[in-house]
Amino acid sequence: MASDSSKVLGMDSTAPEEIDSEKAPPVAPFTQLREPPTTQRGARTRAALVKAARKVFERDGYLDTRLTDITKEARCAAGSFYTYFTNKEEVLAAVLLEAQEDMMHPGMGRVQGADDPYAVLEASNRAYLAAYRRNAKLMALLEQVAQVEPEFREFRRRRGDAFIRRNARGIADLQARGVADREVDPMMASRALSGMVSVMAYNAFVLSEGQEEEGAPVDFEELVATVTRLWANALRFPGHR
Amino acid sequence: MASDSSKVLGMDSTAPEEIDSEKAPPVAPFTQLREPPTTQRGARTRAALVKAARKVFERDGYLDTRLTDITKEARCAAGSFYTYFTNKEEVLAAVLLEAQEDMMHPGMGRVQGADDPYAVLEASNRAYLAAYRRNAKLMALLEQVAQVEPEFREFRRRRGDAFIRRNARGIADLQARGVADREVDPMMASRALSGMVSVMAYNAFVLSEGQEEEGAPVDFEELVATVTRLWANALRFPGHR
Amino acid sequence: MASDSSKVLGMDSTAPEEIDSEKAPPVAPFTQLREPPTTQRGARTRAALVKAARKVFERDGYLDTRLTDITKEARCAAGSFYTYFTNKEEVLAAVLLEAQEDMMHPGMGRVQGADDPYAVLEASNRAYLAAYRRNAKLMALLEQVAQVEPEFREFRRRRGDAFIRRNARGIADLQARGVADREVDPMMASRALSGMVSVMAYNAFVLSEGQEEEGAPVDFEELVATVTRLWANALRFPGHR
Amino acid sequence: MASDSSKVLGMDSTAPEEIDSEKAPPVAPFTQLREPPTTQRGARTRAALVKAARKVFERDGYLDTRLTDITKEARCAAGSFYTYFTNKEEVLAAVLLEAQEDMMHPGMGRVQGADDPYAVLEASNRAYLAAYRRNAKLMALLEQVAQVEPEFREFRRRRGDAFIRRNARGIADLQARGVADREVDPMMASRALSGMVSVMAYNAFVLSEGQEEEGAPVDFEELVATVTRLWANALRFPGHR
DNA sequence: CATGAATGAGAGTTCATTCAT
DNA sequence: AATGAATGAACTCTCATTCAT
Repeated sequence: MASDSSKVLGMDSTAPEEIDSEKAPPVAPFTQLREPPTTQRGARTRAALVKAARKVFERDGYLDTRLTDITKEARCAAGSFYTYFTNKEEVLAAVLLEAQEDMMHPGMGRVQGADDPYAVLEASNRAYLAAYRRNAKLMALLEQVAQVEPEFREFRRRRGDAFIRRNARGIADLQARGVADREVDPMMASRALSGMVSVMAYNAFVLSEGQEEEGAPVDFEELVATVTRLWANALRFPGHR
Repeated sequence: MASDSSKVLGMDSTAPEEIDSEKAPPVAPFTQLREPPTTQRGARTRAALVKAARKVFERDGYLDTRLTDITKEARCAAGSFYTYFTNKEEVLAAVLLEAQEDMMHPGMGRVQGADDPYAVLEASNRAYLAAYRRNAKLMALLEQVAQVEPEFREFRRRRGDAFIRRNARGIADLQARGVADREVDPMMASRALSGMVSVMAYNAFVLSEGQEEEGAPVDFEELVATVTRLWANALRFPGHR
Repeated sequence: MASDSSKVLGMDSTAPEEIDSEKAPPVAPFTQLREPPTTQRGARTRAALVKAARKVFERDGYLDTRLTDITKEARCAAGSFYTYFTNKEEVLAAVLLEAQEDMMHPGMGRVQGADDPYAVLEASNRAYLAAYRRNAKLMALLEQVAQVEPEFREFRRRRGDAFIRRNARGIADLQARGVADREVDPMMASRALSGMVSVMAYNAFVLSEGQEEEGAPVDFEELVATVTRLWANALRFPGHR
Repeated sequence: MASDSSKVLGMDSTAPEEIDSEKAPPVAPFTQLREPPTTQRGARTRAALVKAARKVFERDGYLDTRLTDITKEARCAAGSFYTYFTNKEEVLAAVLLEAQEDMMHPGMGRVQGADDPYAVLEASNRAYLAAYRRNAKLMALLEQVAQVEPEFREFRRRRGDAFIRRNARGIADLQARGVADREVDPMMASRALSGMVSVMAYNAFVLSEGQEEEGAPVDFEELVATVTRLWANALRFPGHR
């Protein structure tokens, strides 16, 4: 069965095609992209801008970032920004789009059949949490911007929804195999449990960041063990003491 | 046992004294409040400003609110604002402080002893979710501002922590009574499960707001039943079903 | 009978009520004016801005005028501009509105009955040309802005139309009295002859300005005599010479 | 006798040599032209730019036209513009120069001797108005740019002056032949009457453009008849009615 | 010659904060 | 205490012009 996901926190390891399985068309800043540069030089500048944008966004936050901070970081003129993007939203969309692959966890995908459900669940959670930790700054950024720009709230929602649906299918499978509590609605349970894992990830990797000295330096393996155990319990996996 | 809580979403039904039981000193905008007005007229103006601020914040969001929007709504001059507050943060602190009482759920508090744990849990969740729903706009505001102003991120964290600790004590009690799985760490479990409920509340009452026509019009009782069931399962309450 | 007018050059000596007799509603920048200042200080600042705007517009032209040129001239901060106007168009509208009275020629109005038509015509032309000369810089400004901003093109058109209609009535009267050629359509003739006078005025007072040393320093009385003579001839006033 | 002309509106049917008969040297953008392209390819590009410029200028107006709009329309790179022109003014000069021939009316020229003055005048006016109508968009452009660029104001003035002088000669001829009122100064009368016709043309073909549905769809023949009649009357042509 | 990305000065606009009345 | 006009720093975006390829 698959990993958890997040309606709230959105960024995850779902395979791209699943995300695209959404019916609704993608939102503005992701589609209204300007034409890609034709020359090599152009491609280099654009790449420099996206890279600089990610760095500055992650460092200063979306709102405190001035367009000139980005161009300064990319060592190009203020006006050059507008050759590739129309505004701050659009660079951010480019940053997120570019980071998508990196946000996918290796493989996992669909594990079926005779596999030990508990082991699969644990591996899935570990992969999700590892990916979250790797991209923690970007996740923090996405959370911030989702509070401020409707387009990105929508973006986050879609990613989360894809995850939730995937996990819901996994839960339904397990119910069919008699491994999971048939009393719970798969979709509702998926919402709750996927959300649980993403909140834990957010707290551990975003909020506790730089707070390690303050006591409990979140232990990664303990985190994996806890969420897996609770998830399994919540679905009433049998026989695991 | 007590209600759940939220590290992420913070606003909850914990009694005030528990929040204040934090060791760390309270944060700036909540303490550096100006002296309360001496005259009656002053008290009236200040109250009008706080009321107006809440209305405008909830309607337009923290960031899109200009100070003059607030004074206009309060029907007073722009300059008057500075008689009572030094900036936007400070009015917001006042708004939140004033709303605190209203955010508490009626009673519930500590249910002890021979009570049916499942029933207590359910009642607690219902109370929490009802309070969240009542103050959904304010919760949305707090989430937004926590992404933007460190002082309010801290405020949210404290409220969440108090909840989590309280729920952790409840879990430990249940473990002692043999009602809950002793394998899980009470604190970790509380973080996860409290977070789970708050995410569900956020999704249902903030994000889905105005989306009812789009299909799943979150059923309140179903929500209560689901989170309670998952929570009980996760802690392996015995014998139910 | 009344003076000439101009479809092209618009600004004229028509009495206000005649202009308002237009059916169509007045155009944007003239109506969407911000609320007038309540305090005396505000009134002073606004007046200073309008005065400064007129000066700078007349000196530098509409297009080359920067908002800061106006505020500098008015000795106030850049931001103060926006307390009273939303943009350059709006100050210009204020300037024109304020100048309207000044643009009216003393009286003249409807001269009726037994008066010598030629004398009336001449007095009327003299008054029109004098008013034009007095406000030459403003007329130049209006011509410029009419080429650039549709709202002011419309403004110019309305003023011109009012004049043309008035003169057309005068021509019709003269035809009825047997003083004017009945072959011409009063409206068409008014368009042509009113236009003729306004072009002469524009050439003499706007284009030839500062060119006096270059030879023909337009003689005012000669101008009056010429247009009056041509106008009278064109309508075939009887018996004169 | 010759056609009318326009001091204000300048573009007309005067023969080129008459324009050049001005004493003053021609103005900047018309002389400082870059060397013509040597290669065929260069000639093609230059021609494409001039053609594109005319199209875009007429469509968007001089001020709203960006250099890149022109190069885009000409399907060439932004930089190529500077191979042939130094700035916007210079392309416009090229556009106008290229259009000159097209602006001439077929023939007419000098009609002398025993011809019926009224018929000649009418034919001349018809030719002028037809040429104006054919090139209305360009005339509108010239009016606009004359308000904004001194060089083109001068250009317009010269064209108008040539016309006025030519018509003044015609009037003097008629006075000598006893056909026209000797009281009027030929030059002044020419200014007034030439201006009259050009204003009518401007109103009919530029300002009323696209306004036909709004009522009076300027009838071309009526226009010709009116201005001819008024012109003839103004000069007191004998015998006709 | 052609290309099209890079440049950067400059304009408009917003709004928190101050302060004279 | 209340008022509301005044302030000016800060930021975004445009586009003519240059220049390396």
